[in-house]
Amino acid sequence: MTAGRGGRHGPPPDGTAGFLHLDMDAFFVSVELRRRPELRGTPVIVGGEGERGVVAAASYEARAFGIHSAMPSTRARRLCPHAVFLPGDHQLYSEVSHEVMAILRAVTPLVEPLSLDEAFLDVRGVTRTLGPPVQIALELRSRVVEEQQLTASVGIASTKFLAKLATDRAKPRPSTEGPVHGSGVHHIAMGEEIAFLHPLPVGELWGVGPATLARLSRMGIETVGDLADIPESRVVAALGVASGGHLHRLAHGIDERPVVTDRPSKSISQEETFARDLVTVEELDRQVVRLADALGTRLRAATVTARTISVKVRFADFVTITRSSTGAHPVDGARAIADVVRELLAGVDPTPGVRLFGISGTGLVDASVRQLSFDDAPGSGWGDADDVIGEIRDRFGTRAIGPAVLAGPVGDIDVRERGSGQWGPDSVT
DNA sequence: TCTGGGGTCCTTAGTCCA
DNA sequence: TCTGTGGACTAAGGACCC
Repeated sequence: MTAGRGGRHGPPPDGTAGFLHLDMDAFFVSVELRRRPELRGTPVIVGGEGERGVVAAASYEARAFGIHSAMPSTRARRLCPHAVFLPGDHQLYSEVSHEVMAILRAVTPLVEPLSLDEAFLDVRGVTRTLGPPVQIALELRSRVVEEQQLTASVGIASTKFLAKLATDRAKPRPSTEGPVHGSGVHHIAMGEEIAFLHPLPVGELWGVGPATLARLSRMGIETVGDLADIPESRVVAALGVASGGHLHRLAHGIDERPVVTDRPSKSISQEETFARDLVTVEELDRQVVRLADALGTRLRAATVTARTISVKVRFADFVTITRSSTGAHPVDGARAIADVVRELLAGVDPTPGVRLFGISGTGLVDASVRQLSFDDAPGSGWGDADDVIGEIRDRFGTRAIGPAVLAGPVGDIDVRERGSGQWGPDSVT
């Protein structure tokens, strides 16, 4: 379901804007601090602590040392040797996220989750009953604090992307004297959009990353205003029709994207960076079996099948290749996925060292409408076996059963819980 | 200082077909 | 029959986001 493009509700009559962007403050860390209150006020990092791990989230005390998310953990450790590393608990963050989203949906059904800790809301239809957007934002913040003991920042504007930029202005700031409280809510009033937008560095636009920033910089474009001032045709020539046109419109404050409440997944993927590079076909094949098993489990849990299976191999020198194959019948079984993956890997030589291997399913089809294939024939074995494996794991846990090839010398089965390797391998084994 | 995992979207190029 | 065109689809890679 989607909101109208502005026609159905229109802006609130009081000159305020109707889109909210809510972003939880240091979400993963804040959730951890609820159960580790003794760590409040100290540098805390959630992420992988191993040599190839990265920072998933950092407390504002840690950020004062220059630590930020996606930074290699080894560097974070150098910047702040006394920081406390926590491994992260994706399951818990997901549960808390659901509870926060429920608070938002109590205000309006027009909620678009962007990630576990962020969402857009379209409140244009509820201002008559709940008051102006600023009042709604303040109310949301206090409900999140009361019910979850977590803080959030909220941006309000006439479009989604401006609301997101506004949230940045509302955020706490790290400093060497400790976190500086933000305003919590920042409102870009109707008519003030351009004055807010044009002085900003162009890199703050949503969709301008390092590569685009470098291209724009070569064109002499430093601010959003610079981008707005040049003809759209020049931006399109430099960045392509879709990106160029989109960014040029954003620079003029134009963003007609509605809040989309229900976005079906387009792909499901499972990948892993190894603590030690794989160098033999046998080692790689063990990972094929393991990841195919994991991907199949997730596809079936989502009741979808994948028309296209892709593999991704990152070598020790960071050269990354992808291979994909679209089959006549969509698949969701571990064996069928592994068969496709092995075909795709037929010409891939792991001996230079494989640091990352991943597989993904795209072209997702509702499993209930898939066509019957050989594997689905009654009693053919594998479809039934996957179902039984699923039931056993539901009852006894993920590690209770798995492919025999993964069983170690003591019968331990190397099937990781989803998310256990979320932020990199723990250590070299 | 080497650079995770899970996603989305875009571009380019090739193929098939009407 | 030959050539051109354009859409749909597939594949590979890149950029970006949290």
